[in-house]
Amino acid sequence: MESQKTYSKMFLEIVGGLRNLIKEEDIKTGGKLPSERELAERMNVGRSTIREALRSLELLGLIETRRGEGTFLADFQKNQFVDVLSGFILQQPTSIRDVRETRKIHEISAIQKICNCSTLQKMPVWNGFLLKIEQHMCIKRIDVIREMIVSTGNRLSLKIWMLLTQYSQVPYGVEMTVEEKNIIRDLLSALVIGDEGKALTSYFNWSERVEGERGEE
Amino acid sequence: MESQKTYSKMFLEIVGGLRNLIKEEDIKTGGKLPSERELAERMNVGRSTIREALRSLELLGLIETRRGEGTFLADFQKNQFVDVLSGFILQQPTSIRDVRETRKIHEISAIQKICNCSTLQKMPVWNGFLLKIEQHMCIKRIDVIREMIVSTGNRLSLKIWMLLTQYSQVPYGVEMTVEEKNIIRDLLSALVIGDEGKALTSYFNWSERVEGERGEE
DNA sequence: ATACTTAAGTGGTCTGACCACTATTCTTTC
DNA sequence: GAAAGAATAGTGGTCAGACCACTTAAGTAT
Repeated sequence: MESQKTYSKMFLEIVGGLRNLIKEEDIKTGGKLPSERELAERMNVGRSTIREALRSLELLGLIETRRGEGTFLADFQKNQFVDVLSGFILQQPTSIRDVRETRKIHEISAIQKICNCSTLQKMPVWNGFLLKIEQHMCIKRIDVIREMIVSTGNRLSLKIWMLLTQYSQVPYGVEMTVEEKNIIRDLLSALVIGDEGKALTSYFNWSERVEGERGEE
Repeated sequence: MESQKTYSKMFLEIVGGLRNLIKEEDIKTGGKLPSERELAERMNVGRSTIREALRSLELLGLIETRRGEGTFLADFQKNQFVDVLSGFILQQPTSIRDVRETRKIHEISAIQKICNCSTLQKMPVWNGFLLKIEQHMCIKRIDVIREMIVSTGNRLSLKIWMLLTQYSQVPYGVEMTVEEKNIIRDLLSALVIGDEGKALTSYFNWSERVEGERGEE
């Protein structure tokens, strides 16, 4: 906490420091945190830095602030999801492998759901993608997958997936190559006729190719 | 934006304001946002307030800041994305339906993984459960499912599942009835021989029965 | 034309100062 | 003595100004 050496992202260290503080002082759900001024003094940083960290946690729903009263640990049940996910966001020890695998769980699930629901298969967006591929237009990797998860209508799954995507260190934001488009075309073609087996085969094929690009582990 | 009336949570309005700004000015992925000082002036608030909002979005991964350069829209997709995320940010209650469905996504995924991995099929815990059923011993619903997810070794998936379970209002903590045990026995029997189809059929059968108990929606 | 220096712009942080609100304490009053 | 009201201290909310470190671009000297 006393590192303070113009380290870029000091407020992120404060976020971590707050986690420790909550743990060490055993602050329970609904319990009160030290005041901003006290935190600033204890951590040897300015109050504004403390506030930036607190505001971030507030937006995540982890804490609750009441003017004139103080800052409190947020309601338990209500924000558990965010808590877990933010735990990973805060670089806690979780292997990239788990993050990746969990992301894929949600992707596969979406494919399966679409293949077993004729309403979802008929959505125009799939043929839209196929058309784009036909015309060699630009499509990013993330676009197709995201649209699949969006189509399932499960917003929670979507939220989790989005968070996982940004931390799985897979180059999802780039455009697809010609080879990839061919695979995705197969995937979409299988999708619209509900051929789950073929769709998943294409997915795994594509997934391996994408992950292979940056073979770090 | 000019409301500014000591309204508690001004920085939340800024978050919303930024979303509009991104949309209206059509700032693309990777595009540059106005500087903090300019934003402060345009929105008639102090720079520190702007920073609190920006830092929140940064922790969420929505934006990326580079000292000396500026603030950029993170590697995400357009307005659609920001809309969805900001929806959650604003504490929208996630529907029970989504929680349930997401929980099942993880459960199904675990079953599929076990059925496709002979190492997992050979784990003694499955026969242990079968033995307990045979001897009419007490087994809680949650025990079997949890063990399946534990066995996959994906700790992140396990954590998410545990939270969802706690939140999905399904009576997982109670003991299984005789009928349920029969279904679970089928499930486990299929599991240990890798019969994914049968295992899933049993799972869905069991799942419907359990959820039907408290037919709220 | 190239290399170096300078300046401007930007995020990162700190300080101090108010404001608005809450809870506590201390009066005043009965 | 007890209750009602007033002053006080503590807290989050916000702002303004000042540095610092870094990046980029413009300007200068070679």
